[in-house]
Amino acid sequence: MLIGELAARAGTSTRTLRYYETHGLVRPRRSANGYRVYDEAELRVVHEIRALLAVGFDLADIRPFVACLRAGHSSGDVCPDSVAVLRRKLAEVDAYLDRLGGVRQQLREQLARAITYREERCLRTRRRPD
Amino acid sequence: MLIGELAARAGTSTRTLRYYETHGLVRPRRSANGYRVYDEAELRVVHEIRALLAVGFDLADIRPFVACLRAGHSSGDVCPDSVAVLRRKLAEVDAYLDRLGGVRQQLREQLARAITYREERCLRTRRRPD
DNA sequence: TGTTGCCTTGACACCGGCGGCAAGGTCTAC
DNA sequence: GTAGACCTTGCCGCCGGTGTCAAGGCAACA
Repeated sequence: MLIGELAARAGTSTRTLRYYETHGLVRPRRSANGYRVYDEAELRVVHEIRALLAVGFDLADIRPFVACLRAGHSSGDVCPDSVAVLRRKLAEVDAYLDRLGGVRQQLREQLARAITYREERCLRTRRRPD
Repeated sequence: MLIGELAARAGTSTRTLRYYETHGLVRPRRSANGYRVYDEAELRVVHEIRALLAVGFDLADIRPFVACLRAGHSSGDVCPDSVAVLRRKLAEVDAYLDRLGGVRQQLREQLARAITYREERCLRTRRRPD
């Protein structure tokens, strides 16, 4: 399978696949003319990468999952390094959820104050219109 | 007040103040020698900018708040455009909280599956150690 | 043999909020 | 007059995941 076919089947671009390669995530063989040649397993790898990216992982975080797949496991999740990343990411998400909850609270308060202010001004204006 | 003093008092850098200026958020006069000159009100403006940035706003979102302050209001929140931005941001934060909640759920499931897998493998290994 | 369509590497562009450096002007103090 | 502490504009770099273009090689079919 050449790069164009893999890109089409994985729903991404050749540019993206080459980028993953420079970051050590995808490892094609080379044919005699220098073309990248991928086997079927790489399709699975690319799907794993795309799925984790969609969740918010970056390429460095994804590396252990790919290594896990490549080590022959049916899922990229089950190796110790992957589990460590999952734990860390879960903690990050929890922390971010906390922070975002605070932001939400602050926004609601700002909004409430602003609207209160505008209502009060409206009432004053009615009593003494300009 | 020159740019260095404002930067120090606002807890930021001269580079940052010049950057805000290129984006139309801060408006210094110029002295005869070309130096930027800020009055006290600009300190308030810069504080508003920093506070909103810290919450996660970008500079474009912040513009109405600065305009509101500059229009003489004691708070940047109370003008219609600011309120509109607050509403939009609140909606964005809500949406992101939803999404992040989903991500968190997925991470927990992946983690649970991975750990279950490892425990099962561990039990098999005890029965038939390699 | 030419056209078409794939492939290769390399490099620039983007987004946002700056950091940091260079080359030069200005003001103050000694 | 000179040191040094300010100021000016302008430009490159960063991060991450691509899009996009250029210039060229290779394969297959008319």
